[in-house]
Amino acid sequence: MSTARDQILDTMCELLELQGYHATGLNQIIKESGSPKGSLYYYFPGGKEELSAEALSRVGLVVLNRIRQHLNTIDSPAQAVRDFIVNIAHNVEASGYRAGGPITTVAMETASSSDRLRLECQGIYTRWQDAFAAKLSSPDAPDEVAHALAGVILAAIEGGIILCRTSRSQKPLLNVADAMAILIDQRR
Amino acid sequence: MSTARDQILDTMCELLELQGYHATGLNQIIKESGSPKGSLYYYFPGGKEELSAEALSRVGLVVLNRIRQHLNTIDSPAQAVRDFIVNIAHNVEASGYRAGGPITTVAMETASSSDRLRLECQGIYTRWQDAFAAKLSSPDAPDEVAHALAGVILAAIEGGIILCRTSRSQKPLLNVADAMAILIDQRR
DNA sequence: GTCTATACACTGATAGAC
DNA sequence: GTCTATCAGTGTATAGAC
Repeated sequence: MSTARDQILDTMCELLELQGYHATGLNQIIKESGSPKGSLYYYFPGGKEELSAEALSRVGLVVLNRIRQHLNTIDSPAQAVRDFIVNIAHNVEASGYRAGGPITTVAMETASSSDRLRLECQGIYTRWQDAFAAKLSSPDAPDEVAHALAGVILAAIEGGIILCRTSRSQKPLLNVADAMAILIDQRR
Repeated sequence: MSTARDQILDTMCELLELQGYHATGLNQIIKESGSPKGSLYYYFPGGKEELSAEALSRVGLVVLNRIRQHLNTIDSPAQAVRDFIVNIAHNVEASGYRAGGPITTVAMETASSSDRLRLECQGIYTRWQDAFAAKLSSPDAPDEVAHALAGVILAAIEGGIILCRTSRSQKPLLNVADAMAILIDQRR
């Protein structure tokens, strides 16, 4: 199994989260991954765009599993979501406010310049939203309400990450965590 | 007064919103603004970073005034915020989902690479948040609660813009609008 | 103040030896 | 499959004529 390919992908995932799409050069990728440029184009003939799409897909799945796993550890939907967001806040802080929101930057950068990457991000966001929605449906809250609420939670998290990284503080996400818990308990 | 300087700034504001920081080249700026490169470095000796900082500052003030103005036209805080967010959704749609969130992309791109631009974005976000908070304080809601809630609203808007542009739909922001109205009415 | 020409590093991408 | 050398183009920034 090609570990070279995996290393390139892992490096790309990291750099996209840290710097975004346009700030990440292929030379940096091959340097940090230790793989030569020849291998990069051997494994990803589509170049930077194809490599980015696969990297996004990979990190999207990792996060999806993290969401599902975390939400399953706590029974109460409100407390589960709250705890999950608090956890993100801690991770963002732990990275020195350099990481967090692995697809956020790329989503904005490519929303109107690359349909391939935009659709990749859209698919990931949809799956994340569905994962939240699954935790929020109940006899009192029909699927449509749960899905809409899940979208609001996702938006607040993404925006909260932006504010945390910009202000170098956990507060925005912590406030989001509390607010979302309130919102979940009010749903019907 | 120098309209050349203004044209460069206006063009930069637009391009930063559409494409972000790293995707916007100085050559494109001078081409679209009609000003030569000599003028650019005459007015902005600090180069791209200084030009971007001033552009962000300008667009930040424009939006700040828009927030204040809009919130003043409706008495009920919940309805005012709701209406404001619905308005953003319409504007994002009207741009073909190419614009919206004039500092969002740059904030993420430069959060860990340029302290100058990061601090510029931080200041803008703080002022926007304060503007929302001013509308939300009341005898029942102390300033601290209002300020925290304003931060959540700001985060949900920023994230909602990302989801709208990525999915090419107004729905995420419309759901955010409804949710924020509920949240405001529940505050204490 | 305005503009052109250009310096020099770096970009994504390719060719071809091994 | 792996690697190097290199392409053509673009990036930011500067020098200097006018």
